[in-house]
Amino acid sequence: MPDNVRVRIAPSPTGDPHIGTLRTALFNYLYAKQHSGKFVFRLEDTDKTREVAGSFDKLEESLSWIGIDPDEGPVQGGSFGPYIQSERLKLYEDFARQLVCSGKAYYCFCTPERLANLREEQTKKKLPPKYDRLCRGLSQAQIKKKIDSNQPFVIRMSMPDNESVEWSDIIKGRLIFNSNDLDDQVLLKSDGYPTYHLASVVDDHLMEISHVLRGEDWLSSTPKHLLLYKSFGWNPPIFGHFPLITNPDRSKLSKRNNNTSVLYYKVDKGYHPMALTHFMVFLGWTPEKIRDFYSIDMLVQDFSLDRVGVSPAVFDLDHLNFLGKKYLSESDLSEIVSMYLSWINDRRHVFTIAEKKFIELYKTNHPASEAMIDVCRRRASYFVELSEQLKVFFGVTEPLVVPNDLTIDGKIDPVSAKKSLTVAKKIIQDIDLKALPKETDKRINVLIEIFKREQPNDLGGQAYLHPSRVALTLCKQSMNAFEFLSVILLLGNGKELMVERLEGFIDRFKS
RNA sequence: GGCCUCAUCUUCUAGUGGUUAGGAUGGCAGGUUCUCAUCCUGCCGACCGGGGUUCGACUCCCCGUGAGGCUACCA
Repeated sequence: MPDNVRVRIAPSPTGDPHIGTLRTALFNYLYAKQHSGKFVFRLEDTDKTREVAGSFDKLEESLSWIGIDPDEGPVQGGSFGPYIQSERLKLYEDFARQLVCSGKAYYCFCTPERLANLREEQTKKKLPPKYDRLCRGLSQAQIKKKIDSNQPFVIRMSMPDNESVEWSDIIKGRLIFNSNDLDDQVLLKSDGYPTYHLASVVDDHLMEISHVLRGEDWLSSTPKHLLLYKSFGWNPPIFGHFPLITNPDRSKLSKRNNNTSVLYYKVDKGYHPMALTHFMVFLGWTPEKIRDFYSIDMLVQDFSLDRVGVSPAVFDLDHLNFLGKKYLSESDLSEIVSMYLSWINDRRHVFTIAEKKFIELYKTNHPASEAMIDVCRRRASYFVELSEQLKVFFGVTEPLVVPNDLTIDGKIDPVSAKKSLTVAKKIIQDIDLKALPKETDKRINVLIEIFKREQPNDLGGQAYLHPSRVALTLCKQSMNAFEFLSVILLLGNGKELMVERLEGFIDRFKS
């Protein structure tokens, strides 16, 4: 077991936090915690042109939402800071120049136009697009002259010829590349910012990162990084590359087909954070023994890098929804209620009428409010769906077509339908509210028993229950009458309201 | 074009030379309190192809094929 494990997540602030970043963070975090190591958050803001304001806060929000807190980072601080790359510019420049001095890198004065033309020509000739090393042969005098005349330059890495670079990837196994296939990578850009390659190698070394665990899209960059370590004379960390998460069409997960923003799942949909976590972590990893539910602590306990797979995994929304429903309906009710409340009250959330009415009710401390959540969550994968279910309790439903909706367009004869309503009305009138159990499930069962007992012999299940359910809920398609009544009867005037509703519909059947 | 990676049911995957190829999801059918959902039961459903190696290959090797990633003064 490795000691002094230090791993990191190194996102760039270029927009909404990506779901893939989250999974990488998760794997890194789990690995760190399992080995009593440190999980470092480093912000890689070296591309000013792509930077999007507010990205960092969203990143932080996403991580803390699923319950992973960095040990070191821009917010937490730490003894290897600063953890924001734009605050470390001098460092990268010094190291880049050091490489120039030792002949491992060189100044390049080629203009973007020349580079673009070069690439175009090479592509036309079906050659691999690579820098032609024009500036590699510049003399000291030429370089000095160009610098003195303020010509913009970059610092490029001098790729060695025909050197084989190999490493044992902790996930993928032995990997070998040849330096001939590698370009003379830009290390320091003309604006003074480092590229990812330089910055991450320098920082990983300085921050004493023991394991670089990242997505497979970085695989082909690793030989460049290894060569950089060698140029500096540093010991490289252990590398590991996680398989990609893909769209249903097997391409790299992109916004085009899926929502890749973590906050979409948190804010726009309202998933249980552990549902998303559970889902993400199983994309590419399986434990020896699978549990029904996970907490972060359990994941820390069960996680192991050698059970991480090598093949890409499709992001399957059906499976997320399955887990969403599981976590919503089987977690502790009070936890779900407070989670739901804080989701509704998120400043970015637009209230629905039902949600407003629910909040009003909740504020009165009425027991029905918790019961509502309890019943609604059984048929919801995330909070938006839960809110949708909630509507039925506040009468914000689509208008009914009478009598067709009650009789399923005549499938149930009107006489039976009317009988259904009449029996239901009698049951509700006779019900002893005080005798109803406190617990929702028990209450539902009591109601089921009563309805069973009172079922007329000449009424089949559908004819007996369907018209009443529709009349009571004012909804063609909804939860069953028992679940509905178990909540609505808790309301002060619930019983009267229900009787009234049924009477109204019974009247419609008179003619 | 070049380099690299990957390949078991729809999907996530278990499986490390001998298994009726297992689980979950999904779909279908039936049952439970009507519809939807849950739950229960049952069913459907996979080793990309071709060569080797071997007594024996899903498993090891090679070649195809397919998919994907990278190939920027983006990360």
